[in-house]
Amino acid sequence: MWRKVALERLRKAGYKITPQRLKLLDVLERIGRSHPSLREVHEAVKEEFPTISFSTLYSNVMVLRDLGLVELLHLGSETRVEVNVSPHVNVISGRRVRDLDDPELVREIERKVGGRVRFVNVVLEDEV
Amino acid sequence: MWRKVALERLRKAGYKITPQRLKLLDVLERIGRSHPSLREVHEAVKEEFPTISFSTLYSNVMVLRDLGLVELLHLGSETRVEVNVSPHVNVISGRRVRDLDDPELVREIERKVGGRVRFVNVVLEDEV
DNA sequence: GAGTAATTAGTAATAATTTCTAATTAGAAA
DNA sequence: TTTCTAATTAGAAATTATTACTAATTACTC
Ligand SMILES: [Mn+2]
Ligand SMILES: [Mn+2]
Ligand SMILES: [Zn+2]
Ligand SMILES: [Zn+2]
Repeated sequence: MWRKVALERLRKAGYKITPQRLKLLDVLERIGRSHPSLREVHEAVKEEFPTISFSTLYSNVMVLRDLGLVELLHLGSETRVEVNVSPHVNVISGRRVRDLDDPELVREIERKVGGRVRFVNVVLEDEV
Repeated sequence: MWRKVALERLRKAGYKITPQRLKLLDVLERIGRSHPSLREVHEAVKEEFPTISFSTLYSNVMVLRDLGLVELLHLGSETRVEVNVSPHVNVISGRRVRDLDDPELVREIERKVGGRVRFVNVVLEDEV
């Protein structure tokens, strides 16, 4: 679903559909929900398209961001790709990030903080 | 208050009380609540202690972190210092971060995500 | 006051991001 | 189908922030 929307939006915006871009969409459709780092995305794309450079991957992720198809999160020392662009809760424990889609919670937080929420990043204590 | 606790804990842990460390405590007592970046902390300390190196500042912030006196947040491309180490909500709009101390909200989130919360970083949409 | 381990500050190394550009190519036009 | 060209790619360089290293200095113990 995400991939289909992304492809359509790329076309509509006049971007060329290159093999590199198609693989990137495949990979994000598959592993995007894990909030992968840019380097993890690159590794995953390389498995199916071994010659793609980080440079190309990077610039294409920026294109997706400009089109509103992904957001970028900074976590630890790395940039993570967020494919779930609707306001939601990211539950972060160590390097793991999982989505909690809870519109009611988001609405309550918006009420309390007085602003439109983009993301709520809940950082958990490291497990003992 | 924070400064006093910090000084005491440094002493108890056997760290030497250097002028550089004292100025860092002063500065964090004063501007810590604004979640300053490491470079902002360095700039602020330099105003009162112009010869302090970033290196020294950095290593002293790491000492404070090891003692549980500060936490570090990654925001955009910079590392921010958090002096409020109790679980709370950081309301982030652009480069601004303000604290929302709302134990009830934190407890509700803990219940929903099933884990001990360290921080809740609420990222707001950029103002129009 | 002397001795010493911790600390400082300057520099180097690392790591991730971002920029740049010559060669290639997707897709429109002929 | 072939030609044309602006967009794209890939490699390398530049930038930026962090982290590591080390010789000289210093806070504290005795
Ligand atoms: Mn870090
Ligand atoms: Mn960034
Ligand atoms: Zn998410
Ligand atoms: Zn805070």
